[in-house]
Amino acid sequence: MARKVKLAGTLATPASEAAKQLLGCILEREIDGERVRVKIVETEAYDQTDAASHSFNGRKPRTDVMFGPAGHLYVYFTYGMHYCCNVVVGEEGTGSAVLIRATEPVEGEAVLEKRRKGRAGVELTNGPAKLCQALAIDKTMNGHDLEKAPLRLVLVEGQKEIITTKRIGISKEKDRLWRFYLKNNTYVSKSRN
DNA sequence: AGCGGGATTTTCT
DNA sequence: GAAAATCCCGCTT
Repeated sequence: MARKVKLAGTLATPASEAAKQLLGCILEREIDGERVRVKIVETEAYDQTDAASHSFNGRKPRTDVMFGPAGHLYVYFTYGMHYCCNVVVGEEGTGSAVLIRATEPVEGEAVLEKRRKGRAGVELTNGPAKLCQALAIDKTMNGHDLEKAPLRLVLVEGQKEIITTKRIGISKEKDRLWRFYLKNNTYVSKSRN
């Protein structure tokens, strides 16, 4: 069951550990007065030692949030049209974050369908840019403290079967087994391994 | 079912 | 100037 825990302390672990912790956790979002909740089912880890990570080249304006305290949101814009969101993890100053790649709707599915016009079911949130569109996350949310409305992260503890694979869509550090997802969950973005 | 291209901004070389 | 932590559509097997 969900328990209230301090995010910053609990998530101050290496990115690959935090990425596994975040599976099964809940994101609570308020959109136009409606409450939406989704469960995190797929994540990827990134840190400063990793050439595929935005933080690899050091603390810059874009990556500043990644070097801040754990439990905040790092949002980046990519491919000229998409946003993706990460949970900042690790000790402050380490440039670590966990990319949220897929979620499963738990409450407020109608709101997600409206924002993902023309889509339903699995297609609502089974990809990093899709779930940002569905949950109305854009650059104005960059740096947001996930302890606070309108977007909270609720940590959930419990047993879960985790599959570990290579990350998706990167060209450097391809062999790191830093992608994690919940076994048999249909909301996981299929793609490659 | 699978491949290929377009959209279009930020960052790095 | 090119590539990028992506998605969607259209065309070909």
